[in-house]
Amino acid sequence: MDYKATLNLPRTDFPMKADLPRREPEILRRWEELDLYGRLRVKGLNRPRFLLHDGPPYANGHIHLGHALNKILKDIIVKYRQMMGWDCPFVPGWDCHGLPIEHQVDKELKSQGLSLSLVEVRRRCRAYAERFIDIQREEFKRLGVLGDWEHPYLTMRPAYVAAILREYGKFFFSGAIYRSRKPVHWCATCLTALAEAEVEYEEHRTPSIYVKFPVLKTAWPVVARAAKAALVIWTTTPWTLPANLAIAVHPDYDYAAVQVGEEVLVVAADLAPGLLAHLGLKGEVLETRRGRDLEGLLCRHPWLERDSRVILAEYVTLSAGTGLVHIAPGHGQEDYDSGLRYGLSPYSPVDDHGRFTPEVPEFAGQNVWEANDGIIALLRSRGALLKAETATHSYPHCWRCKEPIIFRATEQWFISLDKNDLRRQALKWIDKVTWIPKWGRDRIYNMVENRPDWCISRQRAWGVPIMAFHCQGCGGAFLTPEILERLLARVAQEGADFWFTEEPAHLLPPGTACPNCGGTAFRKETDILDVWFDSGVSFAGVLEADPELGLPADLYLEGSDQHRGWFHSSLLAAVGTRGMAPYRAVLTHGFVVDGEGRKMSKSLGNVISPQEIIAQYGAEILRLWVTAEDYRDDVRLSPAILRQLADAYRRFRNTIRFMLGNLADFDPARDYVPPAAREELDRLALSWLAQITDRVRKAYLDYEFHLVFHRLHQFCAVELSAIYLDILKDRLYILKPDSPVRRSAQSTLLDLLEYLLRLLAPILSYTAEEAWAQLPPRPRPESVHLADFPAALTGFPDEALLAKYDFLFMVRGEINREMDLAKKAKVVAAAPEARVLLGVAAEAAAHLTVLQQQAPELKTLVQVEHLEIRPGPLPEGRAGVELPWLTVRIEKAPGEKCVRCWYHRPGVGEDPAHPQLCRLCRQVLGV
RNA sequence: GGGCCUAUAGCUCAGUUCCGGUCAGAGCGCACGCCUGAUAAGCGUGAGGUCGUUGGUUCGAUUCCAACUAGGCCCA
Repeated sequence: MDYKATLNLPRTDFPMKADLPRREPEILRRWEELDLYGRLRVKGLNRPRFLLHDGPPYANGHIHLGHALNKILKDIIVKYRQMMGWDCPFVPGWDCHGLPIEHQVDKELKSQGLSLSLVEVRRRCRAYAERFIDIQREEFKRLGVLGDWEHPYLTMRPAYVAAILREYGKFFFSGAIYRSRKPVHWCATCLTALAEAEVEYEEHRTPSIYVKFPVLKTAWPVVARAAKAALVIWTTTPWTLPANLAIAVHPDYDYAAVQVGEEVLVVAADLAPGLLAHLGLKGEVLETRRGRDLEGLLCRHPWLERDSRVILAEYVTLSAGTGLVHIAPGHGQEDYDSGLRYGLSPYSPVDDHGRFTPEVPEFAGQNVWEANDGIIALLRSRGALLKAETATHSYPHCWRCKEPIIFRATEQWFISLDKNDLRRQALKWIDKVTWIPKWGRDRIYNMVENRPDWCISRQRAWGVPIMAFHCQGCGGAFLTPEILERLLARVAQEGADFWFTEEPAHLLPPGTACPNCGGTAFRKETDILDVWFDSGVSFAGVLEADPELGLPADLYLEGSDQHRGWFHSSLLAAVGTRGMAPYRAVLTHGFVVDGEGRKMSKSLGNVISPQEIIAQYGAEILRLWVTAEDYRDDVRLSPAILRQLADAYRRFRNTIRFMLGNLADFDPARDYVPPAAREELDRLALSWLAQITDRVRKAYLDYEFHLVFHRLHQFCAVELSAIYLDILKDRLYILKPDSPVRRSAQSTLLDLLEYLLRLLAPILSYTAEEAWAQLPPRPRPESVHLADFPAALTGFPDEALLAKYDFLFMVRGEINREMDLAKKAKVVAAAPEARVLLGVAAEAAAHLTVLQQQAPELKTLVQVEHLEIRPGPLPEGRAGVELPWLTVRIEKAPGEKCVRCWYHRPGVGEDPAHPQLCRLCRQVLGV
């Protein structure tokens, strides 16, 4: 007879093979049909709000793993907070303006030989952004990220643009905005400023000259005493010499005064010998001095009626030149920074076409490149030239016309960090914000403390125009609240395109006069705003604008690069306009790197895309990855790590599947046994469940998701699969279906599942949902995401029970060790066929009593029918490893094996009708 | 070059955090077995680490300090 059919084996429709790439989209559809996000909003009414404000990704390209990491982390937080009782609206957004898109559009237009109007370019940029917003939206949704995807915020929407300009106006009217010159990359052919990304470096031949700056005044005696003394600089851009305002030395390098004929020349001491030889000079070092002691030394410009002062700069190197650097603050970034430090103006007497202005009478009107020769000749005639040669080196060129570019100071707009105390207030607010991890505080603090004023202007087309007017009469820029509001009324309706086409007379109210000089002729500002200003005011454009949201946000969550980016601009903008930080807490994650910890790059060929992972493994594996790794550091991903995660996923899935399978005949309404009335082992499992629930809740709240993963994974693998579920099989399979003891087990399985699925839902959102639908029917929300997070069951954990079993599991460990040897020696094939003999040494008499009392529990734990405990060591037994007072021996159990339950239990062979069954099995079958 | 960060078994992580001395752990993977009534599953046992390197403080450091190396982010 086939007794196997009489067992209660697991049955379930929950498949072992997940087939996630196919199944996930189905679940996604179910959520949409259910309007899960809308249902959550209803559920959240009257709950305390937890606001995670989405930082807008740039609407360009497909999403990469960094996006996936970021959005999944946000999704986990939104989901667990919602399940824990908060109301968590999540409004995703996109950053739409800016150079990368404009650059792409420019490239397309260029390849088509098109030259379009600004408004037409902007229209194409808008279409480009929209295209990628749609692409990214689908990709984010596919990750399982829940949010208001139908109503995201876009920084290019008219209402948002109006919000940007309103915040700009607040700065403007507070007097924090000023205009000043700052060097930018400039193409004199295309007549445009270039961003760093539009600059290509190519080999270029330039002059290379050594120039003397005569010393006027110094406290260095050997130099002061000399009849003639000069500092020697080296430059490859002679044309910047008319704008020279200083000479930089390194504070820690030594500089030598070298007697050369009648003259004393100053150069870096380490370079002196080589330089003299190169210049064809003979000389003798008189004395050396530290660079820092030269600060303030005064020189004369080689031909202009102007002084040039020695300043200190850390960026001076000895790798080329003389160790003394010619500084033209209007023609170089470092020069400019030094200029700011020393109060030098960014002087730049060069016009848009790259020609000298009349400020340089000798070369006025000449193109700077052509003027190089004249300048060299002038230096020679002045006796200031030590040597002129040519050099080839890497030099920036325009991406568009391929001509060499120049660095030139142009008028820019700035937000002052010190006007209105912005810097100090921002620093104060940094200390009121919770930074996770806490070193984030130091990082942003140092940046804000040391950063220069915020340059908010860009000479581009795709962005929010800086709305201001320039008086043709006095040249002053002006804007009034009335004028701005008038403009904003239009912007909010139609966007800002009109600014680019309409004349000032149409934009200004009739009769407008310059508040400064009364002039009535105006010019529009043509610059646009830095995109960091766009996203930096999202607290106004999104949080304040939506009554469902609000300011401040509870959390901003982005990669650690955003200490410089969005966290930074948002802080300055909010402190500057609201006098507060826009966030209560800021959480940062690291970057995605490969299995060796190296950054992913096309050149290294180690890039993995989320799309290929989703296609091969499913989004669930990506979510598991985000959870398993400690995101505070860099996050590694490699094919091997993915395989490991897939293994971990299978463990979760099979554990769930097994439990579901054993609930096939379970009707909660009819069969559920209250926890207190259950078998002891079931109550032990509930104690474990209570512990894990507690720990997992805490790990979620502490944002330590990797602990959530590890604890739940271990719980499934060890406490459930290896111990509880394994032991439970006998009870579940062998007994009568409606045996109270079996119902006790099933009730526990249901509890375990309902808890486990909810604890997993923020992470394995798809799988938890799939399994939730397979649970035995009982009143519960239609989606696991609509359920509340479980709290520990009352009465659990049972500490006494846990302590009792701690000891029993140690004994079980010793038995298992011996059982393994017994199986290998073919004494038994499986535990139910074994008889376990335990000997307890005389000195451990207390253990003997306990063991004898708890022998039934121990039998259950090691799944044997025959267990004997004897005083004194067993002569043929083996001593325990961890319990040396214990000796263990495994023998073949007496009697025959029952073919149904596989135990050597009494009664086999008694009944001629069922000679292969034990008494228990015959009882169960009623024969 | 500067600011901030990271470095524990093959992999992912605990832990030693503010008081340095049962803190060298877990899971996975791997190896060797068992089972075939979770079966492209399940169970048992076992082998793996001088806690990045080098110094210093200390009776004693993986844990404190410094330097270095490697890697990451942001600047320059």
